[in-house]
Amino acid sequence: MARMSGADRRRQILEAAIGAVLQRGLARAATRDVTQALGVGSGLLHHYFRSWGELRAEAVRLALEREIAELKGLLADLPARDMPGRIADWMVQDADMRHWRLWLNAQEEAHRDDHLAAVMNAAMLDWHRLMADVLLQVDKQGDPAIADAEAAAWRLAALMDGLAGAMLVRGSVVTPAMARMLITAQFDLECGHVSPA
Amino acid sequence: MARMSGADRRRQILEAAIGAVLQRGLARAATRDVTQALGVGSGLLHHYFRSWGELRAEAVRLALEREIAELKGLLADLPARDMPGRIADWMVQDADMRHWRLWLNAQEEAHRDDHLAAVMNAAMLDWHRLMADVLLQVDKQGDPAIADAEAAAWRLAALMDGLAGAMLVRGSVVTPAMARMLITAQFDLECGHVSPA
DNA sequence: CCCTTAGTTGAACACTCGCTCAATTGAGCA
DNA sequence: TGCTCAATTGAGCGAGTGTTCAACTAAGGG
Repeated sequence: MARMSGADRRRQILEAAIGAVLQRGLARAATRDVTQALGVGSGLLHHYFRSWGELRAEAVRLALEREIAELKGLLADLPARDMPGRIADWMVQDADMRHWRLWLNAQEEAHRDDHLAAVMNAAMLDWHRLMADVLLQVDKQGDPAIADAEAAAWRLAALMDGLAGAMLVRGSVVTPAMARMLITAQFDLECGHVSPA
Repeated sequence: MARMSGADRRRQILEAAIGAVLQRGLARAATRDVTQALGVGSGLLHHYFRSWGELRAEAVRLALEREIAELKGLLADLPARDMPGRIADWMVQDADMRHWRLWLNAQEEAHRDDHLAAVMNAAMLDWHRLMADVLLQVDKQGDPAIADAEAAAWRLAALMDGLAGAMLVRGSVVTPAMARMLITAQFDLECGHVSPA
């Protein structure tokens, strides 16, 4: 393959690793998936990354940071009352759940892998913060009703994780439409608008 | 190893497989973990199970059925108003989260493995039914306030999954105590007792 | 033009994996 | 006692794993 600058090659390897991990799962993705996709010698990876575990973790970090940034972008300049619906839409947007497969996979793997644990803790905090900010903005619109936005954000984040996990199972009875409804209902519950006044 | 009846050996193998899967994770657990734990030849597994994938899935089914049965047992003969607390206690009872590690691991793996998908769909339905029944009993005590117990049960089940996933990550900021609080709060939300009257 | 430097190669190594199959063992019945 | 059949063995196969390292190659500055 054509020779590249170190920085460019590094980025390219990370992109390929994201693809491999997305397609085969963290446990099954292998160095060869990356080198073959790039048409590159097997030794090249170790010139840029100490080990496969480290590369894998960096790929996950990059992918998750992008996802959160993407959602943040979608919410910017949106009236607060539209945010819950937009978040729910975003969650169920693609049928094969690329976003969530990686998230859940990494979370599961993170208790056996220190690199991933660090990445996931950071991602969880970011995710929680985003939810808390949204809740505060939504709440400010109606009658402020949220006693503990931090707790509400944890519940919301956990709910979405759990629903994603359920949707992921082949042939699951939990459908995207159901998940969408359950999420927006949770926003209503948290904001005390059980039956809209 | 001493010779056993087919049925006994089968059970013994399943138990050992549960142990292996719990310790190493579904993706990394291997036939050799089982045969070595039992001090048994490598060919014996395939005399009782078509493949490692099938054995693995049956082990998961057995383990999950036991867990749900265990919780059901704990809730029997308990006043309805104590059930949410008991469920929350049960969820965070053991520090290493044996219950949930297997659950989340299997759920994650279930979209790449048909055997596991069938097992997990059944387990999810059982789990949802248990939550729905509890909600109905709790609700009957106070002022009936739950509009849609089925939906509420899905939210509760998903919330617990998501919290378990968050707790599992090494060094997570989500602690057992937090999870306990968040779950009981969700019960209150669902039953419309946001601020106890 | 050479020559340093950094990108790149791929055979080789020492594993681990699930699975097969001919051979062996032992329990229980006739 | 002999016989039958199920339980059990384990070496071996082909495929896959991450990682190493001596060798090679192409830029780019001098």
